[in-house]
Amino acid sequence: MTRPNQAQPPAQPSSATVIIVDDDAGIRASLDSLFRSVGLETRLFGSPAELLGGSLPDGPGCIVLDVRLPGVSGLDLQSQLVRQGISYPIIFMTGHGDIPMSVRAMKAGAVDFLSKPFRDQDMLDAVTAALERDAQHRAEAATKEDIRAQYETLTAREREVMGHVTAGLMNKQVAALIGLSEITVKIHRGNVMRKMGVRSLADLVRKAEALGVSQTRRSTDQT
Amino acid sequence: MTRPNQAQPPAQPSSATVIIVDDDAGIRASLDSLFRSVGLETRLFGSPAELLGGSLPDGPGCIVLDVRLPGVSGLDLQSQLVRQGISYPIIFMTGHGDIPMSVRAMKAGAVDFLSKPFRDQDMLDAVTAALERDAQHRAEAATKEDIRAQYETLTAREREVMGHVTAGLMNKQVAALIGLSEITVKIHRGNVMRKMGVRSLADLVRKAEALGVSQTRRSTDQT
DNA sequence: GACCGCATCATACGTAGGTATGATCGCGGC
DNA sequence: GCCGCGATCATACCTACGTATGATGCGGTC
Repeated sequence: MTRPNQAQPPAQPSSATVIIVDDDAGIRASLDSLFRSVGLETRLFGSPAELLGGSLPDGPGCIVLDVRLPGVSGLDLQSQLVRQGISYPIIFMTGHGDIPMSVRAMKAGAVDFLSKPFRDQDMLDAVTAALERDAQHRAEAATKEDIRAQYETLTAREREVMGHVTAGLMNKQVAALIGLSEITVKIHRGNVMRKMGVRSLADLVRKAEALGVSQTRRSTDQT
Repeated sequence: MTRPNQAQPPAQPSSATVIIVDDDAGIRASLDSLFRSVGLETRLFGSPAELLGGSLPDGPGCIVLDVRLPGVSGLDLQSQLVRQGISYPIIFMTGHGDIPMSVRAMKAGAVDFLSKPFRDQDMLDAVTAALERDAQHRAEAATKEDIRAQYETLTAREREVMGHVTAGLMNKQVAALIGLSEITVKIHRGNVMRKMGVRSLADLVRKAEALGVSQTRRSTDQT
């Protein structure tokens, strides 16, 4: 259960962090200086192991990753990060890449795939796109997390009632369905509205949709 | 205004159509026979012009496209088709492609990007993925189109009321907002429910969300 | 054992939603 | 000019929703 994100004002205008993973110290250094020159923070890693072992920032950012890395390949690292729920957008670099490799990376959700040598501007454009994608993703995740935090304050019964109510059932139908009196359903329903921080059923339905919780999915549709 | 799709049973188990665009007649022929061997229908074109001039099937399908084509390039054709609202998933082939080309194609939504020569199985796998994506897209589009068709039977006033109601306003609030009596709002609201084919407000809210119509987006949220 | 949160239900009251009946008005078409 | 449709509103009635008050019971915790 997290604190509501929506209330947090933009504390620091902290620019984003670019996580650089490359085994070539020269490349690391030049990317580092490139990104710092445009006001971005950086974190440098020489291998996937370092990255996975080290602490990642939890602010906005993206990863710039060489495909050919000691130990795990960049593509494997990509899927590994996805599995671990680390969702920084990834930009790949490669010195000796081929088309299948780039296609595989893009299919797996990479933002871009640049061949070395690349123009600084191309890298900056890619990073800009990646940070935009990250910001978008963070905004959605924050909203959803707020809703989930509210949902978690509900008791089991309240969640059950919420599911049926947002599916469009009347209080009496819910009552019959789960073997309660209507008045009890009304009480649970009232609690749900209060705990979920909504005043209208419409808003509750939207939050339920965001959570993916609606019991009866039968189509009342009959044109 | 289209007829509701949801009522249509799967009439024919008609397999999908693969649209092949390549200037090499030999390639066209061998792809044609490959796809037919697995029960797919085909349409052959030697150039983008032919494709844009000819009539496209409107059933499920996908496009297999050479990047290097007489006239327009495959990538240009891709964006052209997107602009025209033709949304068949695209698989690219190329004899002399490079990484930037493949990345650009994938960014623009291509399903796959195969280098010639490719293995038949790789092409078939790509087509399978493309047809899956197309089916998914079609299902969503059909559902949305049904809802839009219902929405278009609404009068201007009814749409206005629907927008406010699905935003969570009470009848009397809607009435005050647009200068009507509450009873009139109720009548419009009833008409909306009937015409939209829903019995509960919850279902109406979901359809409104699918359409993107909700007037007041103020946050009644106050945890 | 006392306390608390959760769940359950009854009664009661006030508000909101929904529909039927009937009526008026304006606009565009035949 | 008549008709149909949409829009408007009134009265009336019924159902649904929401909450307050009060009460009981159960399973944990301090």
